[in-house]
Amino acid sequence: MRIIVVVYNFGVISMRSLTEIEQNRLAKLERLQERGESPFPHRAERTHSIAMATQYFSERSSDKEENEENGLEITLCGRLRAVRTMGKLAFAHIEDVSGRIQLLLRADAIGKDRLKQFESDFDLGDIVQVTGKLMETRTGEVTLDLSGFRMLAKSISPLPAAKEVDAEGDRKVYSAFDNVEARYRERYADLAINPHVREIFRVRSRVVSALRSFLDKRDFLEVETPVLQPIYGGAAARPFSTHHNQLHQDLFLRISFELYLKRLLVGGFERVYEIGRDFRNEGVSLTHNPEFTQLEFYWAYADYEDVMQMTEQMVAFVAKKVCNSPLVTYQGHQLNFHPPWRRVSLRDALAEYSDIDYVACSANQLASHFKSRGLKVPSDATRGKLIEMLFSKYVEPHFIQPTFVYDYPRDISPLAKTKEDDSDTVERFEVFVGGLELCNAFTELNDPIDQEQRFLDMGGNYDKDSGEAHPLDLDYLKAMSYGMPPNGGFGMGVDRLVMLLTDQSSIREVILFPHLRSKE
RNA sequence: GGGCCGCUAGCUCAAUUGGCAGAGCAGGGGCCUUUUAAGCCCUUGGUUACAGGUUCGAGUCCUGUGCGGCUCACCA
Repeated sequence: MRIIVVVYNFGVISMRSLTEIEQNRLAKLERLQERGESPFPHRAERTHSIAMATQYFSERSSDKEENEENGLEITLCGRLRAVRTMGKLAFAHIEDVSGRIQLLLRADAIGKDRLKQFESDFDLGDIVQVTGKLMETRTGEVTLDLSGFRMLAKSISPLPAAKEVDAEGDRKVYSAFDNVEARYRERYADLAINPHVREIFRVRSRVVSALRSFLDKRDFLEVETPVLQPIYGGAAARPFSTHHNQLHQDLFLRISFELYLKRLLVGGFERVYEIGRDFRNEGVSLTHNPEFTQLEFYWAYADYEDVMQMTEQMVAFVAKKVCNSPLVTYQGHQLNFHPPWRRVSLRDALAEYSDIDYVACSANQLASHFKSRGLKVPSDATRGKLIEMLFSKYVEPHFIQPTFVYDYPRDISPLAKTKEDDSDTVERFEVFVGGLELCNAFTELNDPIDQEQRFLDMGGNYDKDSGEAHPLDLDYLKAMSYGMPPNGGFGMGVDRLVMLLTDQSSIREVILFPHLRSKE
């Protein structure tokens, strides 16, 4: 590699170091121009997608001769993925979004010079337009016998070279582009050459659309609430902060939608949902990305039992819609989303897997359980926090099949309503699948007096914990003071649902452009 | 943030105990009318992530930095 200045038509387009391959390709680009062929024409023509073309061919007369004699000329577009030159003929493959097809270039059809131009000036990765008639080769592969071709977009940088071939359903890949960092940094290249990566994002799109159709059918109204918020809330997480210059106002990127969506219940909407992005300024892991997609819905006159039922129906609906079955393979396990799902109280779950019955334990006794198990006791954790930590350590990993865990300690659930007969416990559930926490939901607290007290209690904890006061959302309390219908609320990590339905163990594999540390 | 592991050609990977930095694909030049990882002949391509150190000699050993992966912590 060396630093050179490339002069292209009107001026300098690049001063970065170009590889030898890139320099070669720029030379090819110039040869195209010298012949009057634009390397980047304004418009393309296309009569069929590749999938339509092959389908059309196979549905026509089975008489091969007839087919080839009377076949229509069709024009396809796509990326050049393979070239095999053989003297006076050449084979190639192009790929579009619908599939790939073989091309045949014959000197006696297009001319010796034209074939030579193809061989010398067209590269893997070029976007091309090709015209010809469909035929079958000796081996029975549907092939476009070209009468013409043209460049649509010259590829200057070589795509990471993955050689691949479809052989009887087996897709063999040679020199796969599978360096994880490189794939994320150049996701466009990853998508361009790894069809299984494209498929993940097709599934992701179908998941979101299935969620919408499920909720829309049940009269939920899709809404959009502020991403930039003067006060953040609805979850316990550190926010990203930003600033509005003209208003001289500090703002936060939302960490949840909850408080705004419930304001809408005060406003008279009875069923609302939002699918959007949350931002949490915290650790990155296999299951955490700083920005992630969340579904939240709020349902007036329902409680957490109703929400549990709807949750299992909704997720099973999505699985069936997207994977054609409520049975899904995830990391070697067969998950069954068919309702009803197992339900177990947090108390019973913890007793089952750790032999600790927390109802009988004070915070101090819980702390001694920590010590006897060799765990560090956080200095200022509440009793509820200790219970939750024991749960995530001893219980969570056991829940492979979708499982509702219900009834949580009050002091870690400031927005949930307590049980009628137990003021230390709230009507809350979480869903665990494949070892992941997928959903969090509760019978929502709608008593503004109780809510204010909870905020104040939490504020105290946050003061001790981080030195930062937890924001008290007075406007939210005001909204609730007008009268909020009793309701059930629900939140789900959409990225995690996509992980489950695409058998991915890393959240980054289901996010198109996952967050990466900046390079240099 | 801590621990462990990794970083070699455009891509995927080798390189014995510290002893000439290599292969396949991609690229370039040829031959080739049914190939499909086409084949055959020839061939270009390297600041071994970066900066130091030890050594006659470092891809290899040591220190630091960057980035990544895994993991722990954090994350109601």
